Amino acid sequence: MLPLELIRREPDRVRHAARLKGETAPIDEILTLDEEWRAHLHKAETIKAEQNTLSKEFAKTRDEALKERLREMADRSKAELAEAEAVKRKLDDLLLRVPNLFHESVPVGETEADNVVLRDWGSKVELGFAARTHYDLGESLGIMDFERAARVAGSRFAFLIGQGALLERSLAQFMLDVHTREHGYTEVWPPMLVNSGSMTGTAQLPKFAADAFKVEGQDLWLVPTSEVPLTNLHREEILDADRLPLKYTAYTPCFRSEAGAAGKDTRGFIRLHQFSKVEMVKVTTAETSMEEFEKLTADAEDILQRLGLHYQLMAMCTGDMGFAQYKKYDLNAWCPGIGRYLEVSSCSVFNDFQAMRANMRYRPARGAPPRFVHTINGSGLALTRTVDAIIETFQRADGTVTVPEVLRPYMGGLEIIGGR
RNA sequence: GGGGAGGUGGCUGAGUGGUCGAAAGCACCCGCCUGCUAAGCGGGUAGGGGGUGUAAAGCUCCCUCGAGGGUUCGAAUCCCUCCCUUCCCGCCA
Repeated sequence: MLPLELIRREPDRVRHAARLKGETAPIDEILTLDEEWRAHLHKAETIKAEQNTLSKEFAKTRDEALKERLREMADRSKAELAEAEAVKRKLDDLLLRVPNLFHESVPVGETEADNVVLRDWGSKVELGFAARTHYDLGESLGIMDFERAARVAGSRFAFLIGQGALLERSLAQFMLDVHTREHGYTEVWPPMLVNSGSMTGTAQLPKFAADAFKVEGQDLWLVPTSEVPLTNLHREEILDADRLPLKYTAYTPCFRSEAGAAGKDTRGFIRLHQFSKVEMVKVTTAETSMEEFEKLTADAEDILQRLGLHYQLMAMCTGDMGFAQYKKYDLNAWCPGIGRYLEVSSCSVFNDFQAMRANMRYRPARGAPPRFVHTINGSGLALTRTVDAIIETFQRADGTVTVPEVLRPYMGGLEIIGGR
């Protein structure tokens, strides 16, 4: 969230940023409630201060008239405080609904069409025959099954079977190995259900509850991304500066209701209620966050390059960026079968937006007051869609698929999926 | 799931109604002392918020001893609910 102080001082700046992001921000209500809150609080504290002084006096004098007066003061200060707290609760809820600002380098725009290609690595593969889709190939190879998944779970679920499941697992292991051994991340096995506090910390709540799955009757949510447990790992902590930046990576399933995506991407292994992802999260300082964000993006790109997949690095425009992000890049991998680029990674820097929500701070130096950390995350990569890109890019005329060399050691030396 | 114990500052840990945001120790920081180090001596070191300062500093007040509520003029301390930790039993991948 944004500091209340900033909204007080520069409401127009916040309004403007929200507008360009295509979001709404209840700034006027916030300003009104802010004044109300402080008025009540001030009154409550004034009474309380006098009360505290007189109470000490009573301890000595045991004067009954004073006791009566104190009793009455206690009632008044409590009532005032309750009033202040009620207003503050409303205020806090609204604050959680104010979108983040954005970095000056973010292109201003409204839709996907206004995003900017920053890098274009490799080129569209020349197959020399008509490209088939991953779901067509997957089904005929017997490594993907959507029909049975629909029966077992419902639409937007899938089975990976045999070498398909092996491919997914090998990809996960390959990515984790690269990130931990070469990029300096610490592997984490996080909780895959989290509470509302964590969901609020990373800004899935309160605005986007409809996008996630909640466990019935309990304060537990299925993680929509391991960004949630990883970023919240140090929630409510004051970290030592010399520990930063923290770099975590995790391989987890992700669960999303896809509530707003009815009718979109219904075919194939693209938009599922459950997919898996290797995630990277960094916790750092204001001074280094933009640089660490670029590096994290490069870590994701490295995976695509090693796999030999053509991709584009897109700078998201203000309107396509999202509520919480300060700056965001997407990595889109080319899929010749479906004939379009699929988002296989999304890397974002949040500044202190998440840190304020999660109350995550660090101490710059001994004795210095704590400051909010900056958080960064990105997929490195989304496994399901990477599977798609691999199948479509490395398909062969006979419907089998060449395994990228870097994955072969993880697949028992397998060179061709569906080969014999 | 049943029963017991417990949650206090960076850590250990005292504190059962006011003199307690909190003893003592450790750790850390700043001085002094010492040829250096260690020891010793003195001082300092929680977080959040309001008011007042252009801002920082400062001054001042309020809140916080797992969370929330209650009793009381007054709560770390008494009562209730919840959460978490831990031990024993049961169950279990």
